[in-house]
Amino acid sequence: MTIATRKQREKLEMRRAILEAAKEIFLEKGFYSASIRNIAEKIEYSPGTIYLYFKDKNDIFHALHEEGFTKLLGMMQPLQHVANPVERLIAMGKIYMEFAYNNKDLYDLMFIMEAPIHAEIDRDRWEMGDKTLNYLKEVLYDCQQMGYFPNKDLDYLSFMIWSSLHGMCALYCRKRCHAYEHQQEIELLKNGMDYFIDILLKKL
Amino acid sequence: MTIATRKQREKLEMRRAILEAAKEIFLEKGFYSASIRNIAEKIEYSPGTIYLYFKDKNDIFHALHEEGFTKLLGMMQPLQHVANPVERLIAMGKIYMEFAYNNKDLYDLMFIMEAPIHAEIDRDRWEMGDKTLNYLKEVLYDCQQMGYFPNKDLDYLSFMIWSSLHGMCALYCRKRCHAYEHQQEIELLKNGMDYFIDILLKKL
DNA sequence: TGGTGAAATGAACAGTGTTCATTTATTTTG
DNA sequence: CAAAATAAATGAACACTGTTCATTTCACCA
Repeated sequence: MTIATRKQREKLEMRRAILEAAKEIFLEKGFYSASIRNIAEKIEYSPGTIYLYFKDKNDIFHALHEEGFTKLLGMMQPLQHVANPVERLIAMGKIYMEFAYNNKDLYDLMFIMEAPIHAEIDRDRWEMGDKTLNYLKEVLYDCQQMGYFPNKDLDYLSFMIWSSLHGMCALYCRKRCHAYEHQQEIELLKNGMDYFIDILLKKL
Repeated sequence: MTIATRKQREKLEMRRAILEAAKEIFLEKGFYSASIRNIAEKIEYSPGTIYLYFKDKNDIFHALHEEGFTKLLGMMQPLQHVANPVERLIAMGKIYMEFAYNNKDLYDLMFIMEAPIHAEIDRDRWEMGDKTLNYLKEVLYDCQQMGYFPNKDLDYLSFMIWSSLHGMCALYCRKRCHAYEHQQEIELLKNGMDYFIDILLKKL
């Protein structure tokens, strides 16, 4: 084991440590309220050090963004064993919402936070997002082979379906469910989901 | 015209001036990047002055929040002349989306921005939001009288419908439509909407 | 005109992201 | 092993943030 490889490993470990600390603090205080100094303090290094491993605050954000997609994709792995495409679609939706509910802030970071999606620059980084979206489109394609969603364009259809789930998750994440004073958030999500599946699968 | 009334009027004018300046700056730089000093500079007063008219930055946010709802409700006024509840529902959805598309940042402020919805404290302020939501529920109730959406709870149903529209608008506002590289945003919104209406109104 | 109360000020406080000259630690070389 | 070279970490400094408050300014009334 050469010195170079150890150094390389240590550099990666440091990156990891920063990311772990950043995740905790982002998810605790939100992107804007979390400070580099907070993160530095958590890993017991000086603020300047962080800039040796990340270009800036947004760069840390992006790294976590990608981690989120990896996690979501991971949760969707078991779907490949669901033979029926319609069942697969429903299961996919439930996993998506479950992910949002259990990883509120990670979801926020991935799909809501304004921070830094500088369109052109980041196009290459969107691999994971693309993968997820393509997976949805594939499932929908399979559904169409079974007679569901006839004559629907896959782009528009997937957008509409994704949006509907996202809408519920986003209203939840950003506390707009409080508009329903007497309903519990989780019940809104559960039943909203069921209602949506309901109308989506009504055959002509 | 007494002095007291003039003073009162001037106080209101000042409030207005701050709100106008704040709106421009919020919508230009976003809530977090806009600074009190920016706003103060725009109206040519010192930063401290603003705190004589608003409790804090969030308080300004809230005032604008309410303005947004007033505007949206205003746009929905013509709906009362649409007799058929289903048509009214569809028209309502289109107005909602149009509002989001043409007032992106105001929409963002009303439905997405994290800023400061401190549940308990603001419950009284949600009048406008409540009004809008209740209007949706009323329309849905009328639809049910015509046989649509049988056996559906109005809370869950309205949440699901609102979410679906909001999802599209939110993905648009926060630039997640870029995931569809080859589709124009407006086409995604238009067709996403049409598809949703389509599945929503399929009769059993 | 002088006094009073309201309005506006701007310095001060504790925080922010980021940079960079300096210091410290480690590795390589002589 | 000591010295030179390289790499890593530091923390002070800069220009900014929201917010407070003692001080000043000023329009009003007696």
